[in-house]
Amino acid sequence: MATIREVAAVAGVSRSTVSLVLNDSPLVKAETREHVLSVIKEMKYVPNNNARSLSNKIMNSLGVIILSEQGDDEPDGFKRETGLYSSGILNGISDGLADTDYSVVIERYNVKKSGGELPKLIRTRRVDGAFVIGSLYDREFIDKMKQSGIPFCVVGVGLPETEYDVVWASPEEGVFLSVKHLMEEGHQNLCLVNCPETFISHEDRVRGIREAEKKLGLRFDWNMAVSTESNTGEGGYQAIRKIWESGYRPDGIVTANAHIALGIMRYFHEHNVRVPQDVSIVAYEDNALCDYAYPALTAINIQKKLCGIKAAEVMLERLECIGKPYSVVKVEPYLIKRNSVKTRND
Amino acid sequence: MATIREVAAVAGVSRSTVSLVLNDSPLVKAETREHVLSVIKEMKYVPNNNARSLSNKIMNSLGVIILSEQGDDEPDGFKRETGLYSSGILNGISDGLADTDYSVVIERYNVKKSGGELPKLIRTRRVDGAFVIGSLYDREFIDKMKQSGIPFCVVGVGLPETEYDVVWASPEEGVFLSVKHLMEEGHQNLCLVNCPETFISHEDRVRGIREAEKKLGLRFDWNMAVSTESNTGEGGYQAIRKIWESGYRPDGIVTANAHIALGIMRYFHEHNVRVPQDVSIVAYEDNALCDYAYPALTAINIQKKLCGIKAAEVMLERLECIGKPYSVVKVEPYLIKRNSVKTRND
DNA sequence: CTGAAAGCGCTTACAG
DNA sequence: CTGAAAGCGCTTACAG
Repeated sequence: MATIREVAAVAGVSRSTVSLVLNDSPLVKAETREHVLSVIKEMKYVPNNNARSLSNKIMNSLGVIILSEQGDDEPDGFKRETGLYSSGILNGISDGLADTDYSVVIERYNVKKSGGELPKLIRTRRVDGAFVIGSLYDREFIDKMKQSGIPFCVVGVGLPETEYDVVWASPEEGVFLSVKHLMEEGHQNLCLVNCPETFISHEDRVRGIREAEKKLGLRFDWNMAVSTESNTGEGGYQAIRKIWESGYRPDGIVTANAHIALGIMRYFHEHNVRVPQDVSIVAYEDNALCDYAYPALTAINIQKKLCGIKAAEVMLERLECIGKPYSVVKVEPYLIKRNSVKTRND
Repeated sequence: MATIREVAAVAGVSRSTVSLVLNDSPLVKAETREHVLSVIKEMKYVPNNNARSLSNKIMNSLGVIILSEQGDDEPDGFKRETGLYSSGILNGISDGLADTDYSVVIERYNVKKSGGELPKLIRTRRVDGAFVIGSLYDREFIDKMKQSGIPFCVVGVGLPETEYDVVWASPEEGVFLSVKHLMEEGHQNLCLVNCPETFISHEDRVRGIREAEKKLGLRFDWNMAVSTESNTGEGGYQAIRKIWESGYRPDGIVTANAHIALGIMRYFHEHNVRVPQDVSIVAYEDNALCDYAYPALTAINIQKKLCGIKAAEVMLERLECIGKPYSVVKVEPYLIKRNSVKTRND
């Protein structure tokens, strides 16, 4: 590998000059710059990032901390969670950073198992900033992250905060959109299968229903709001069983995610309830599961990739100006119609 | 941040000594080591990785190159591919490296769009080694990677080679296992819905059938082997349509992936063919889609996470001993029974 | 077993 | 606009 020294030698300038053109300094005459650049290209010179970082304290790396849960991807059947969630966001971040000099380094991190230690990425200060993906964090984690002094952006989930950057899609709006669609297609007797109460988004969804009551004139029977034990197919299956066995017969169901929706579908399959003829379903967090289900699930798409791209933008701005006020950018969810909602024409 | 200098000062030793204990050198007296270690802990000293790398040429980073395709995750419905593939492997790699000092940096890379340029990770020499995930590579890419001098390991797919390390699950074995299961459950009239012919695994699957002919006495009608246009639901749908419209009526179908299997299921749903009563299906690359399908798909699980873990091991060994012969480790696929295959008891 | 010294390849005031 | 020099925080022969 060529060094800056050699480049300087063949270009007939000092190392400083090469360094200045490398760093787009305005101090270099255009002519000189062009010349140096051509030599660099010719020699296929690429600066040593370690030397650079050592001297300027910029790592040129951004971390992605993927909050994971115990047994995240164990193959334990219908109950399992999947790694679907983070990949769209990760792709977005990666794409959003593709034209920069930042490399993206990932770390899976389990808040509960961490014993209070921050992710290695942060502790060893290998990154200039970090993205936090996933909802499995708590106050304490956030506090420690702040103490680290490394800027971070929470993406995909979370509540609007003012103590850090966040890019998210609001479950409240997702629920609202779901209800709106169901009502427009003539449904009146809705049911909400919410996530477990322990999740921060639980309340957010309840607000979505309230909004619909207010703005759309929804008449909602709160006995029709249930929470799952877990965000899984099994969770959805059991939740709808409770509803069904209690004798309730909603004509439209709003769910908290795709797995839950599929669990509900399974219950219906087994009990000869037809979707969408007898009951309609809207899923949340549209993904391949919705697409490939039968019937294909009408779903709220929360634009995960776009969330990632926006997060990259927010981070880049943050690094540009470390003291600027925190951003809260909302990414609008949209509804994608497939075949799990009975329409007025059906 | 404390530096090695300060640690040395409070420990009352020279910087070299601190460095030596940092690097587990046997040159340091046990007593001294303990003392230095305790000071390090107390001061919460963490070595500057850039300084370290600058001097010893070790990056302490491993790259994951995720081969992606144009429009990888565009939301264009039933035809789309998903990011499901790489995440299991990525998790495995990440876990396999969790107890080391390596950080893992990812880069999405499109061979076709690269214009012959290697991934930035490689060009800028930011990593000590790289994992290559995905089947979208060609001879030229491999050659260039080899020229870079950075060791790499192809994981998840590929053919046994001797010019680089590879960790993979053999589609041949997957097909063989599928056929074996179907035959054991009394199926005789099998159909293979293979991937597009352009994929390297296409031939491998054909070999799987041949093996079954030889070892299991399968009688296979080669008119019942079709290839999809793409590895998608749409691909599977169209492929089985061709078969069905030709009048063939297999009693068991072996597929090249889960999306294809689900496309086939959709065709059957629409044509009132019952799974598994009328025809059985075995999917490949078990994932959440199989689990949540209705009926849940019996599938070949290729242990992606394990592939990742093994790849991490292979890489660690490679870095330990750069000249050792290339490894080809096969990860055994296994069949997971769900409800898409009619059993003898049914 | 330990210390003094050179060197890794950059950046960045500072002089000119 | 350009060059000489110090410094970033480590590692690694080399002496001792």
